Amino acid sequence: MNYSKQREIILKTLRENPIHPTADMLFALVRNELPNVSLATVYRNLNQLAEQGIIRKISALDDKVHFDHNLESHYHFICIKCKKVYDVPYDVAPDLAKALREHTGLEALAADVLFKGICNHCKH
Amino acid sequence: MNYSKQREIILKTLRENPIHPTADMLFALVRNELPNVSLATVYRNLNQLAEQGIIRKISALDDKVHFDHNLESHYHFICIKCKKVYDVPYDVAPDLAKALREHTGLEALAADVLFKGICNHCKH
DNA sequence: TTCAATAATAGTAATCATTATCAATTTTAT
DNA sequence: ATAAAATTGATAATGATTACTATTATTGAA
Repeated sequence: MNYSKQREIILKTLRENPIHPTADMLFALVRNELPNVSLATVYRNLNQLAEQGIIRKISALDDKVHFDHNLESHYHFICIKCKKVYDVPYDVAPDLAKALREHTGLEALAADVLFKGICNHCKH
Repeated sequence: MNYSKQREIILKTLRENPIHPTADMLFALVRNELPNVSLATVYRNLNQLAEQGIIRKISALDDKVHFDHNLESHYHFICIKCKKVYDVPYDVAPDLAKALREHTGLEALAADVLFKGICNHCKH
């Protein structure tokens, strides 16, 4: 993977906007700094960064893929009204892989938890 | 929701094929019984049945949406090699909504868990 | 530094799952 | 039996993502 200014800025932008953005949200943000950047470049680099384990892809929130700069183990809560994605600490459901192994014998490489509900902000 | 033969057969086919099929997998299966059924009809009915709570939609397995006839609380394991989806019993991670509430104050309407790994069948 | 090989980019076309549209058919309640 | 409402099949449209391609940038060696 060679250096590219586009990739650097895409990664920086994701880290500065820890709102679990989608590719097109990042595209809009990155365009402020790189007006000629291409949407394809944003997708290409996000996928590369995720493959290298530098960022994480989150699926199943809604229909789009979101991206997460936070590599620590944690889960997510999506508000079904405002669609905002909140981090949920790992302690809410620790050792899921171990529980899976003990119950089923299956070995998990990853365990994702997704909560859906209405956030406190949207409740009023 | 009026009766329709198509919907009846789509539901029956899903129940007889508890392999968490996608819409196009079901389309292929249903065509054996209803050669003129339309793919749009399959999508329309699966969405209606899911809205009524008669079946469940599963996202985030891969890029397609899968359907599940099993309404009991349970989770899923997808094999990253063969893409088969296995059921994981609820006991592996019970009371997640309660844990979420106690840790964060958020109220979850749903809690999905998805494990990824290599199934025992693909390990050899 | 120069230069050829390799990788990345912008722009855009293509893909693929899903949804929308609509005229024709089926269901349902009277 | 029949009119209103729901459903269907066929297909067009949509929207997110990926593929393609000519051009530009990066890299490592001479």
